[in-house]
Amino acid sequence: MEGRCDGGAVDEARFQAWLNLLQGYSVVSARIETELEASIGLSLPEHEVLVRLAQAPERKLRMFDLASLLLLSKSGVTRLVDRLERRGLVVRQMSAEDRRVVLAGLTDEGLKTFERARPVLAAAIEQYFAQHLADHEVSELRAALRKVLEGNGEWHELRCSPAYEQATASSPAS
Amino acid sequence: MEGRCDGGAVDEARFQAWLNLLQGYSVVSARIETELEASIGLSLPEHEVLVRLAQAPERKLRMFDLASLLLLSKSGVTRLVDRLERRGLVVRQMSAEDRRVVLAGLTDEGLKTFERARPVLAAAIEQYFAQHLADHEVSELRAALRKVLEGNGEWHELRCSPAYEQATASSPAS
DNA sequence: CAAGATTGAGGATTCAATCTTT
DNA sequence: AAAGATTGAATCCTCAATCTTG
Repeated sequence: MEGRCDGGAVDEARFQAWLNLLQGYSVVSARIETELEASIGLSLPEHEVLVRLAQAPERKLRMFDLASLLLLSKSGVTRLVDRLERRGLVVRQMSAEDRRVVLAGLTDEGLKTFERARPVLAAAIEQYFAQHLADHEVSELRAALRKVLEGNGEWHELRCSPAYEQATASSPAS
Repeated sequence: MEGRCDGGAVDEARFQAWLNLLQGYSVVSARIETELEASIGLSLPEHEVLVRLAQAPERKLRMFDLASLLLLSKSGVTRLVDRLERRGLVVRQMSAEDRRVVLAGLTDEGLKTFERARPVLAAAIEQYFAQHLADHEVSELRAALRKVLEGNGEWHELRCSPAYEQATASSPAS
């Protein structure tokens, strides 16, 4: 039991990295959420629903897919969408093909809120997170976290290319 | 309205890094917590209490300090310590000098549990986190997260050597 | 029966108010 | 009055059970 701290320098470094991940997430997410809540009235999970829906093919996703993207339980998503629907940011639609499926769709109001949140979030990310890092550090951090996610089978590509803005038709501009 | 996604490649990279931090934390902490819960019966916050107390000078900390270390509200710590005390892993002690203060101390049972948790946690960290990273990536990740924490004024050195037993204090309490 | 979604019960956390000590 | 800690009310999340559809 001697050498309580260096049972292995490598192990120790990894443990520290893990603790930093824990704390880094806690601190940054708390600050950013406070900003977002104050300015737009959205919690972080609520906002992420808007993000995911805004990026989805028809701005719609099945509850099930939303749950796996958000890493939330199915019932958690049910209630999260309940709240957003009550506020008019999201609508539920039954699927025509499979009537077990419920689709959550972004409303125009929801899209507007998402657009309004974007600069606020960008500023908060800059202030509490990115500002403290050089560009290469941002890249390294991102790459490392991506590897971890891939290794855990939880990497979901977040595409930006509007390759699927197909006939969505509503044309609210950005 | 074209180029919705690259309002700036740099901004986009930072947003992605932020999303990866969000997801990376969620995935890794969920897996690790499941392991720890199954093997030892401790949640992540419960475990962190034991870690912090084990590293503290006399294996004691004020509730207040525990709260800031854990980034938890004061009431959150009160209830967290309640649970641990009920299980015999922690004891509350009144401070002799300042009777407003309550100290949370690690019991022998708590120390034993902490020791039992250590290898389990190390294995889980390896499996769900460190295994997917090269040593240099671990270092980079850790350094970047540390910078972020420092930038937010939330960096707490996690020391292993009990080198700071200075007369903690009867400094003026205002 | 399996898959998708919802509901009810219980746990954990937070804010605001309260209590005690300085 | 201020600091440290606790309590009560409210919120959010999860697990297990349930309901509906394939």
